[in-house]
Amino acid sequence: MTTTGQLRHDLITTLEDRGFRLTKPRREVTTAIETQADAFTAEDLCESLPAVGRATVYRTIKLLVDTGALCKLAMPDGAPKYSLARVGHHHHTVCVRCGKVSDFRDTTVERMLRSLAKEVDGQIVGHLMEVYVDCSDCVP
Amino acid sequence: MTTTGQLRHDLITTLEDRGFRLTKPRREVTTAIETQADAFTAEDLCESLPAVGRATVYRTIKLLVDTGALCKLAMPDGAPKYSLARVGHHHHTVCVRCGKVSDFRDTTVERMLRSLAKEVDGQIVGHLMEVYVDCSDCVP
DNA sequence: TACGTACTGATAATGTGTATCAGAACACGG
DNA sequence: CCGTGTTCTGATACACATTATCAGTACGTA
Repeated sequence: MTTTGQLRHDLITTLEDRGFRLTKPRREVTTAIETQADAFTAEDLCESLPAVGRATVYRTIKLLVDTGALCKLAMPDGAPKYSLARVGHHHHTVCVRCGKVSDFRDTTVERMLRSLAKEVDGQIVGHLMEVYVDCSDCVP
Repeated sequence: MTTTGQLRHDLITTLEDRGFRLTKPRREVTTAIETQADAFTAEDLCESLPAVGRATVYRTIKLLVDTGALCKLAMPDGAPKYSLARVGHHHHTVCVRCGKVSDFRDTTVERMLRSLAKEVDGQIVGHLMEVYVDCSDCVP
């Protein structure tokens, strides 16, 4: 009954649910994030929110990453980007030219990790995976 | 006709083949890398080579990464580590406690990427993948 | 051996993020 | 309301890894 668009309204509520206060700076940061067309860097946010202190922007981003509402994306080089986590666990393709991020949820990844679990030494406790692309807008 | 052990002697030759000079600092850096038991950080190298300037250590590492002789490993947090690239393309498991790195070469990864190539927008130009573990030494 | 270029290392600068801390905003009980 | 303790904020300083700068050095070649 809800669209993905609706889910985007939940950032500030997510913080409230975790017992954090709903302050004006946090509202501004979450709103700014929700209106981002695509993945963004922490510094992008700081620039679009001159009224909010840099430290607060970074702190709020960290809170949201910790709650799982935001994904931190490792870029081939440069600063990490962040994007809204629409689904529980997923991976991303990142265009190395324009930075556009798309989600994908490939069961093959999970299958691979399960088969890997049998052959590696120790317990798998996490993974990082980014797929870099030239998107069709950049390289038609 | 060559063993993996032999391959380790090729770092400085790799640089020579690319037209770089065989200088004393570069020899020292490559030798230090070759004697590393496991993955190391740039700062590790600097400490073990007090006679070589920090900038030169970083520059040499970058050269070796660019030639493909070294792999750059993204860590869950903290500085990236580097390890010798023994095989062409491979992935790593990294113990999040002791930092031990193991290689694996799982065809499932390649299969996954191939199937992914059909569904994503644009051309896949690269990927980053790290698997984090508690190794059996750290969590028996 | 001389010469031009590549390289080095000390240092400064950059970029990304975190620690500090005094003051402001908030929630809550009286 | 008002006080009170806690959380939060923002300015700033700091931390850390890495890169830029640049004068001086070493290299390899003619």
